[in-house]
Amino acid sequence: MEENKDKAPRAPFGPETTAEFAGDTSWPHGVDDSDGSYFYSGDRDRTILSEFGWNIDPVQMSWIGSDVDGLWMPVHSALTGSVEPVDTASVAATSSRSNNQSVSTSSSEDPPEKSTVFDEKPPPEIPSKSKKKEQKRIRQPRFAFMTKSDVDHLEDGYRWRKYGQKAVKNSPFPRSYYRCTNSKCMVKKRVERSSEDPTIVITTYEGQHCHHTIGFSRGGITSHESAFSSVHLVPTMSHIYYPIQRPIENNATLRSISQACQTQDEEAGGPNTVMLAEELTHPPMDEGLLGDIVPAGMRNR
DNA sequence: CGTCTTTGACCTGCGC
DNA sequence: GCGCAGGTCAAAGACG
Repeated sequence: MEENKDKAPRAPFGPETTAEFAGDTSWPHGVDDSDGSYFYSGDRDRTILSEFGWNIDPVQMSWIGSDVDGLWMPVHSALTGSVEPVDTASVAATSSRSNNQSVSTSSSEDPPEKSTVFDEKPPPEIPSKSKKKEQKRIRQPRFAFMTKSDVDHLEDGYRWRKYGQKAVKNSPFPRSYYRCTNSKCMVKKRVERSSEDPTIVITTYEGQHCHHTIGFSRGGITSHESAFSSVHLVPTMSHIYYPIQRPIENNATLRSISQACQTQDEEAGGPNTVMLAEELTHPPMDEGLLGDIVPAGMRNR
């Protein structure tokens, strides 16, 4: 819970974003061996971004926070507002908890809280109990972002069904749980307000959509830029940092996810045009798990 | 009538 | 083992 503050990767904020995110600004560029994660910036941004299908100039992006199989990905500055540092006191607690309890699979392992460096592959042997858990819940890639908004549920082009709401400890604001209405899509989303700044909405997406947004189908929008504009994502970010853990493996994981989604599309007889890049372009930004997503520096403010 | 929200109960994992 | 907190389920009601 609270320990997470100390163990979580530190904010990869550069000079430009230091003020923006306040708090701990010591997240270094380069390697951070302490937790097996390392961060890239500069020229490698573009390379890595393109690796994951983001055709966006890193320099134009604001790092917010996300996690894909322990991978930190850039998240777009959100839909309607400016990106703010996440108040993650409560969220961190949430995430640390959920991180620990949800059994990771090859497709989702959070940054190890201990110094444990990621293994090349998922644990080959899983205790029966854990195995059971794994069957129950598989961690999906997560993306989180914050927006300043009066409305909790931001329009992102997808349809969501609310399936739960819980009071959050140490926060006067409840957390809402949403699921994508697409029966084949397992993407979930959590929405809550920052306890410190009620104007900030913290949204966390978990999983990746294996279908187009409802708003895209008619226009046949396929490009990233179009997608962004359709969901009002603002590609006016100032900087991007993203610590990456085992990028190769993670990339493979993403591809497998993408393939899985494509398979679903095929089975559904729908268009089989969902590409990894596209999925990542309008990412299922996931939050509640912000604890693992948001760097320590963003938590303690 | 179908879809969505609300909300209390239940389940699960973790810390003590 | 117990209590706490997060996450999910599902029945009931609201809404268009």
